Amino acid sequence: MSLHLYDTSTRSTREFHPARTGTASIYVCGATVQSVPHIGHIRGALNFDVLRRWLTHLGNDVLLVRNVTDIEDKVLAKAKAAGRPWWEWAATHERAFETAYSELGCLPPSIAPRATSHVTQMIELMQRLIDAGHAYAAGGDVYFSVASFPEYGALSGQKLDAVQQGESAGEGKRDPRDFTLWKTAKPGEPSWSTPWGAGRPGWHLECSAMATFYLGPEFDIHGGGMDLVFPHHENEQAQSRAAGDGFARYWMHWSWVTMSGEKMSKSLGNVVAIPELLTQVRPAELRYYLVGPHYRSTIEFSKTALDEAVAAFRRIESFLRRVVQQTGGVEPGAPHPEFTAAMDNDLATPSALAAVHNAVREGNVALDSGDEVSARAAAGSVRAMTGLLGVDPLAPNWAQVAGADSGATRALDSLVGHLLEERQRARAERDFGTADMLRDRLLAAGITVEDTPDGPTWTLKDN
RNA sequence: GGCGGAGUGGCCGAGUGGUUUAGGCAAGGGCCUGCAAAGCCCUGUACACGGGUUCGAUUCCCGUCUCCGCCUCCA
Repeated sequence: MSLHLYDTSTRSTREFHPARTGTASIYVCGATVQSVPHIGHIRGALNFDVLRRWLTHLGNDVLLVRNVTDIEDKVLAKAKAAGRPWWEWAATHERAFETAYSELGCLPPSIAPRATSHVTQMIELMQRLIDAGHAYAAGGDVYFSVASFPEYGALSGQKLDAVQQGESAGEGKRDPRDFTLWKTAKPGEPSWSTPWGAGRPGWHLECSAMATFYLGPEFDIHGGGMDLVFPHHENEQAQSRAAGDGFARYWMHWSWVTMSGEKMSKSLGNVVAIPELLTQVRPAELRYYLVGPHYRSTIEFSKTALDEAVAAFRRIESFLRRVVQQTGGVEPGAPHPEFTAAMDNDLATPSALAAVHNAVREGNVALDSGDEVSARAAAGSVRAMTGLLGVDPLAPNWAQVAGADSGATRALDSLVGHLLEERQRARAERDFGTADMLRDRLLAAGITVEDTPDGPTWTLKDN
C-alpha cells in the first residue's frame, strides 16, 4: 500500500501523489506568537513533524514551511497591556515556541517565515486580485470580494448564503461577508506603506503570500488545526485561486487537545503549558503521549492518561536498555511491515505503536531465551519505528536535553558500581540483609537496582 | 439556523460486516527471582439507545439521546 492521506477538501482519504515525484512541499500554519505555547499548539507541530519524517522515510525530499504570525490584533493588544514594544512581545513568544518545538524533538522546518517580512509578497498578491476583479480597496482597507469567486466555500463545505455575518464589518465593505486582506493603519499602530495606504496585513493574506513565495503557486500539503478550516483556510484558498494559483493539493487538519471536554484555550483558562508539564514528565514521554492518538482524534488531557503513556514509553525504553546493556549498542534497522502499513494509512500512529509494542514483546522473549541475534534485530526495528515517530528513547536529542553523559554521570557510575560489587559479594554469601540494605540505600538516593542473569543494573529513578 | 466530529471492555485508545488478537495501563492467576524489579504466559468477552438492510452489524442506512467543534480571534 502506498501513502494515503485524509484530505479535508474532499472529505476522503486519497492516495498521495506529490506534484513532483520525489519531493513533498508542505506549508503548515504555525503559531500566532501572542502568548506561550500550550500542549494543543505543540500537538499540531508534532503531527506534522511525524508526517515530515514519514515522507522523508518514503524517499521524498521534503520542504516544510511553518509560518510565524507576528503581527495581529492580539499581539498588539497584549504588548500594549504589558507596556512592551509589539515586536519584542512577538519575538519573545516566538522563542518560547521554538524552545518547545525543539525540546519535544521537532526537526527544524526548512524555514519559519514571519508575516512582517513578507509585506512585499502580500502587496503583489493584492494587486493581482484587484486587477482580476476579486478584491477592492476602500479607504485604506483592502477586501476580498467573496461573491466574485463562485468556488468560495468549497474547502469547508460552507454555503455562502448560510454563512453568518462574518468578520466585523468594516466601513467600506461592499458585502458583509467579504474578508479583509489589508487593514488601514490606526494611530499608534505599526504600519507598512502600500499603493492603497499605510496599514498592516489581515490574517489570511500572509499565508497565501508566503506559501506561494517559498513553495510556488501550487504545492502539495497545507495543514493546520481543525479550527482553521473556516474561515482561515477557506479564505486562503479563495484568494490564491482567484489570483490564478493552484495552491494546496491536499489539506490536512489535526484535532484538539481538550480539558474537561472543552477545547483548550486561553480565554477559558484551561491551558497546560509546556514548561510546567516538563517538570513532571520527560520531553520524550510527553511527545509519546501527544503523538500516540490519531492526529484527527481529540485528546482529552488527563494526568492518568499521561501517566499511562509514560508507562508505555518506558516499556519500550527499558527493552532497548536491556538489549544494549546485555549485547552492546544497537543502530536503527528497518520498520516492520505492519508499522509501514499503519503509517501509510493516513498516519495511523495507534496501530503503528501497536506494531512497536509487538516488536518489543518479541524482543523481550528473544532476550529471555538468550537469542541475542533476534533480540538485537527487534531492538533495531524498534529504534527505527520509534525514530520515525520521533520517540526513539535512544535518540541523541533526548540525552542532550537530559544532560546525560557528563562527568557527573561517570562519577556516579563508579560509585554505584562499587556499592553493587559489595552487594554482589553479600548475595554470594547469602547475606541478604546486607544486600537489601545496600539496595534500599541506593533507592533512597534515587537509584533503582535490578538483578538480571548478567548481573545487577541500575537506573536513575526519573524525576 | 448552516456545516462537521464523537459516544468501544476498570481506564486510555485503534479497528472491522462474520470465521483471529488491536496496543498500552490497571486487576487477578502463573513462570522466573534469595526477595524484589523487569520480562514472559494465561484470564476478563466491550462497542450510547431504538428501528431497518443482511444468512449475519459494534462496523452499512434511518431516527433518538448525549457531548464537542466551526460559522468572530483561535492549533
